[in-house]
Amino acid sequence: MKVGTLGHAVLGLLTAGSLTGYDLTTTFDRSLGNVWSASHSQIYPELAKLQSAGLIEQTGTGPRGSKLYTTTEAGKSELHRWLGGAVPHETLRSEHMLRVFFLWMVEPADAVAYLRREADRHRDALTRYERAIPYVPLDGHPSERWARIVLEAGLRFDRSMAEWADWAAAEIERDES
Amino acid sequence: MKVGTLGHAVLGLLTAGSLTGYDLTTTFDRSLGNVWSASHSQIYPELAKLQSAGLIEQTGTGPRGSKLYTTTEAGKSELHRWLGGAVPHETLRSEHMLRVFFLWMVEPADAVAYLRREADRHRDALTRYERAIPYVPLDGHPSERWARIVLEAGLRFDRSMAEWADWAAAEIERDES
DNA sequence: TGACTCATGTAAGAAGTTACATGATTCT
DNA sequence: AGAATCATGTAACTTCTTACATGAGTCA
Repeated sequence: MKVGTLGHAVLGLLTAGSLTGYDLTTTFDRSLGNVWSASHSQIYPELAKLQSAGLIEQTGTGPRGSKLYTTTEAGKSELHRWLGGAVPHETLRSEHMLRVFFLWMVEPADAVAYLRREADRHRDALTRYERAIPYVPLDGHPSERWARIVLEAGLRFDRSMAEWADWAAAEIERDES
Repeated sequence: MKVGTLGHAVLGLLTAGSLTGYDLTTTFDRSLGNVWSASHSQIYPELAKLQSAGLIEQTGTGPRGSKLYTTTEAGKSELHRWLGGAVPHETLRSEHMLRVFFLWMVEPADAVAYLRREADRHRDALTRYERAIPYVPLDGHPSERWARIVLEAGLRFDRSMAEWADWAAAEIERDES
């Protein structure tokens, strides 16, 4: 059976502790959503698939008939195989950048306005990350430390993109004046 | 008819000049591939779809029966509608970051090795971008200037991710010693 | 009691990847 | 002549999004 990225994400989360499909959904919406997301309509079928492949098992029942799942030994071994495997090169895929590529077709003033909005958006994200930092200390549990390292990547990403958008807007404005 | 991101990418490229499906494929493989890519098996059906919707038209024939397409007025108007429209928030989606999120499960030495490889990979990408810069001057044609602005985003992205990976590796190593 | 959150599913369709398939031209 | 590149398509499958559908528990 072939396990995809979503499958590995689920295996990883269920290895740290038993969770329901609903718990997974909210995790993908919040913290983990910054790097990988999935909706409940993807998660429930994935849980069924992983269970029938013997990589996870139902280990209990929660509040209102909710089902708690945990990674099996086979699941952990699959997870570690993935964690140790080769990383295919990841190509950035951004609709925003695609639009920027075509911005020479619009009025320079509109292009600049677009870039300024982009900068603002990245600064907003930056603020959210900064507010989250106190809750994810670098010197806490290993899982927390790594969550913080991922958060730091998001933070640096948004900071550098905000700077880029400001630089680009200034570059276009300089040229128009 | 609903036009997706691929459709807008095609409309944009065909607005700058007539191209064949093959030309589009190579463009998505090279320059534009840094922000948006598509394989020929996606492109040919998309061309058929855009043509039957009247957004592009075949305006000539190339070397060996290849077909040259150009954006129609309706296509240009759809393109401009997209360029001026609202930008839905873009959530970063990275299998690498997902793996980092779970790196507390592997030996610290392996985790550090992973991060160092990541840093190298980003530095390689950085070198490629830097080599491309002379061919895309900031003071050239508008379309070139914007291509350079997009290139600059890629460059800053890879630079900041290389720095991040080095920082994270050092952070883990510091803690282990 | 009515709204909201918790909780789990299915269905239809769009988007993307990989593999299959074919033929013309150019270069060595 | 054979290999590489140019050139265009189709088929099968996986992944992801949006919408449909339902029911239990909680709180004002």
